[in-house]
Amino acid sequence: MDRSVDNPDPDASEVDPSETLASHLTDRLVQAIVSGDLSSGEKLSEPELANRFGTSRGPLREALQRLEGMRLVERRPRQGARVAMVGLRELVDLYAVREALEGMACRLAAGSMDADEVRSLRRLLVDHERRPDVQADQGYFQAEVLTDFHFRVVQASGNPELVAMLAGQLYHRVRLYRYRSSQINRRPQRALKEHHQILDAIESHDGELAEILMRRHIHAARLSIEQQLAAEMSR
Amino acid sequence: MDRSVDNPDPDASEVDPSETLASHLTDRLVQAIVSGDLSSGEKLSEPELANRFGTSRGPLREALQRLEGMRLVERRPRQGARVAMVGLRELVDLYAVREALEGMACRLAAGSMDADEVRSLRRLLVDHERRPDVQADQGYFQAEVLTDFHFRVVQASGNPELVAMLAGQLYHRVRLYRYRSSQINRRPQRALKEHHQILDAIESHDGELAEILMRRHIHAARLSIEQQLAAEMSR
DNA sequence: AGCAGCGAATGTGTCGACAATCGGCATTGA
DNA sequence: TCAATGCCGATTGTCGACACATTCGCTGCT
Repeated sequence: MDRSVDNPDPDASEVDPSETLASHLTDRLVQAIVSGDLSSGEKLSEPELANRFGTSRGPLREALQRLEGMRLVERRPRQGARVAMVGLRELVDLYAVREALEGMACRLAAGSMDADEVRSLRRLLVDHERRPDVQADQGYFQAEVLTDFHFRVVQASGNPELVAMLAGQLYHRVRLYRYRSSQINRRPQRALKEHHQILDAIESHDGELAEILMRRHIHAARLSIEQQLAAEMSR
Repeated sequence: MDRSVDNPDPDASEVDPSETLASHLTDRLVQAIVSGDLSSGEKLSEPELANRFGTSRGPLREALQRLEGMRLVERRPRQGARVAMVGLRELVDLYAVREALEGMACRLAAGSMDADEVRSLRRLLVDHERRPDVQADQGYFQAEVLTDFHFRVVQASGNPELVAMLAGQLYHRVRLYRYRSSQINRRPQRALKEHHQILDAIESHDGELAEILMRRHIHAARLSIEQQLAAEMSR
């Protein structure tokens, strides 16, 4: 079915001994899941995955445990693990949480980012503008571009607990939603403009405005998803 | 040192076969950590813990993995696991996140709780009032009482992602802070009164007010912690 | 006396094996 | 023909063992 991870560890020869096998496996599983190699809801057989990645079941189980912690897979006792399913409904809930959390992050970032950091972020946005997919206003990787900016802002909040919550859990789960083709990222150029506005507010240390803009930014995306969900429901 | 979990599984005779050994271990470890049997920053030796709980290292490692997911322990490759340390600084950050998240939860709950649920919650508050420790305005278990109410509100939000984020991560971590004796819960009666006010707003489906009250409620606690932190810093 | 280097012991990461359990299939009975 | 039951293979949960890394304690040197 998929050739990328078929034969026993073709590239595992270059494993970093400083990191443990289980953590390496975790990364590869995350990659496989968000890229769709392991499709949503698919049952994950431990023996199969184990020799697909060329390890024993021990580290694999640890990796699965971590994925469960990220809520990328769901395990049920004596029934094995399945890739978590994130549909439109879950995505709406996720975006509602994002709205609250990233709004807060944005306010904090406005209070603590210095000129250098702002400049660096501005450069990032300019880079994004130049991307061909964005120029065509039909971004395929726009989801990554989006979270790229958002992630930086979140990090700049200076609240490690907040960062852990978003980067360690929520973002992973958002990435699980696979059918991005539609409404959500239909307007990368508009999103990019909003990013600039947000950064403007941050630059002028206007936390209140920055939060409002960020919330509105995410809220718009959420509304778009909700419409899509409503359309799907009535169908 | 501690007698509670010394001899090899005295009470493990009544293990529920429907749940796995690892998950049972997880619960017991959480209990041991938040109760202080395993003190903050303490190194967790796998072999020692394994036969202390009467299992092998396999399930224990899985339990540790889960605890790491909850951010109750920190593991470093080839160096073992330590109980996570949550000091005043982390607690402040945690409360900042709580403010955003529970404020949101409260607004949602106001929109979706029906009369029965409100009644049930009201009963809970009345029960709380009757507790001797609360009556003495010197609540020892006030932290539990507090999260009790908060947890119910969060659940009533109807947003499973939000619930998972708070109940699955943040609350566990908040419970890690051990030195609660001071400012934070010095005024259980006041907190209780605020709970009633919040519930009033929820009852009248005033989401906006409910959110404001909840945020203020948590914000007050956070300020209290911050003062304590400032005092500690200058000391 | 303090510190560097070395060896032992403990501990972590990983593996293979075994038992209990679950899902699917065929058989049997109505 | 359909439903219930028993059986079989496959998978999960758990265990013990081994190799390497890390750490601690000791010895000897400066």
